[in-house]
Amino acid sequence: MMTNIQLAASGGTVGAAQSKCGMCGFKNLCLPQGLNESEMGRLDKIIGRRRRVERDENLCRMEQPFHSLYAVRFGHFKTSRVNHSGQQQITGFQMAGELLGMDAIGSGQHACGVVALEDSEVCEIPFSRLQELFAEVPTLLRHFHRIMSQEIMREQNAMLFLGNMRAEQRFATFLLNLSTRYAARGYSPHSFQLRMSREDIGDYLGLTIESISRLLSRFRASGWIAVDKRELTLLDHPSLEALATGMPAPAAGARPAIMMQAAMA
Amino acid sequence: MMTNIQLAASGGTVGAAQSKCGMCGFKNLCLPQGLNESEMGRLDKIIGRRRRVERDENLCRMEQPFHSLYAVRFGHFKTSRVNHSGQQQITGFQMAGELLGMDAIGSGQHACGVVALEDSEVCEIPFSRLQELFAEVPTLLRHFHRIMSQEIMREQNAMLFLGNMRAEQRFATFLLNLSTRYAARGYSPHSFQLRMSREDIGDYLGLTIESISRLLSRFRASGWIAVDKRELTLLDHPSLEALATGMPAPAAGARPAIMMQAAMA
DNA sequence: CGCTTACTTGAGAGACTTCAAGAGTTGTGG
DNA sequence: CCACAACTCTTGAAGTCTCTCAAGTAAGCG
Repeated sequence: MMTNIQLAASGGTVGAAQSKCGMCGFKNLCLPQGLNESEMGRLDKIIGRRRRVERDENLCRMEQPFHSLYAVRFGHFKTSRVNHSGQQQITGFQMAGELLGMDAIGSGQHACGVVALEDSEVCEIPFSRLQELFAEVPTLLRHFHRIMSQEIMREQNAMLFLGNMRAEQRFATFLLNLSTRYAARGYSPHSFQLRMSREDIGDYLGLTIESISRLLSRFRASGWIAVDKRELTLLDHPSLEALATGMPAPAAGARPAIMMQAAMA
Repeated sequence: MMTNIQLAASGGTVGAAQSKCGMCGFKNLCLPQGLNESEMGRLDKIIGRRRRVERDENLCRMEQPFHSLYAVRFGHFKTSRVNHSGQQQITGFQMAGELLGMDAIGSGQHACGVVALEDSEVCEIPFSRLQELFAEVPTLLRHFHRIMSQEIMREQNAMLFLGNMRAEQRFATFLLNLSTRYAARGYSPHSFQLRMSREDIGDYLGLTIESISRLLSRFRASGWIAVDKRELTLLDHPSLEALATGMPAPAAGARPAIMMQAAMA
């Protein structure tokens, strides 16, 4: 099996050059999307450092002052908020190429805590320097607005399933979303590892750990998935999509929920 | 009772000048926040027109191409998304000074439909011209980023109550949020009109219309609120806050949920 | 090997929904 | 200006989904 570090290097050579945007396998999913060579070079200059984050380590905590955005280089993260009663709501799971910390721009302090789900690495992007660069590289600014807007859509999609989907529908949507995102990164859309615990999934989908466990069992019993610990295989994509879209039967001709999955992140 | 038009003019004189940002009573809640006279003048120039939207009229529909953001001048709006099964999720209620359409920047088409809850007016802000202005007015750009970030926080707060609050808690949070926002606009935080139907509230909070109706009855029976049709009075702020924060008793010393209300929008 | 952590499964309870009926309000046309 | 229709809201009763509580299994780690 490939290690995380190998995954991060996919498409690029190993070495010092690897830490440049132009050499990164995920540049087309990330901030430098659409930039030319020279613009990418300027972006490289402001990226402070590649920072390692160990499994279960906090990249940042709620209410910490905001200085930088972070782009995931490899590994996985969860972002979560805790309310007054101590209940945790996970606001998302982030993987390579995705941007962290945009919730903090408005208030100057992080609204979410960010924790690594496995040994991971991020690119630290000092926001003040990024702002300076916006003035010089309009392409970058426009793409940044797209990313922030997509983040809004992503959260709205979460509202959609939290607000009016049943447990099965939420869970199917979640699995298909992961599948879509792995596909976009060149990995198998049918077989992947769940990097988060059952509890994390529950805290994301507004369900309990027991419900998640039962859903996994039921989906497996129905032949839709195979599960071995955190190793997951989607065996019946069409049925899962029918479930996610709220169609009663997994019949042929069911419209796939592309848009939702793409933006749910 | 004041009409909407009178409300919109609050703090300004009536006439042609009224349609300028500098004359608008909500400039400090809206896009021009923090701009000086001359910068505000440049913003004025790009604002296409003040557009009237009648009650129940669509300001824009889902999947329509995106050209402009809209700032609410007066009145109220709801934004909603409909999923494949035809269920509606209301993603928010907007009032004077709030910005609409940021979800559409990423994809170039509106992810939400926007409907006026009463006769209202918006300022249309062509996004391409706004982008041009960003290059000339850095203050505007920085504030725009703050607004988008706050929108992300707002949606995350919605995730928070949809994901792990009980019906009473959600509803109390909702009422306090309205209260806070009216207060910020100079209106009474204790007494206001619900501009949306019970069904709309339900579609926002992930509950049914019957549940909302029962909640209103129960809150009234508990002496926390008074309701007459859509006219609402908050009689016991501390108890509502205790409920919203998840405290068991409405005892003294309960920490108010300021941050949540402020950003929930 | 024993401890801790992560997960699974069952049974009962509770919260909210669904279904149903009725009351109140608003709007419209004669 | 009234009568009727349409819509919104309220309330009750039954049902269902998910949670809570509880126990047990499996895996990881010292």
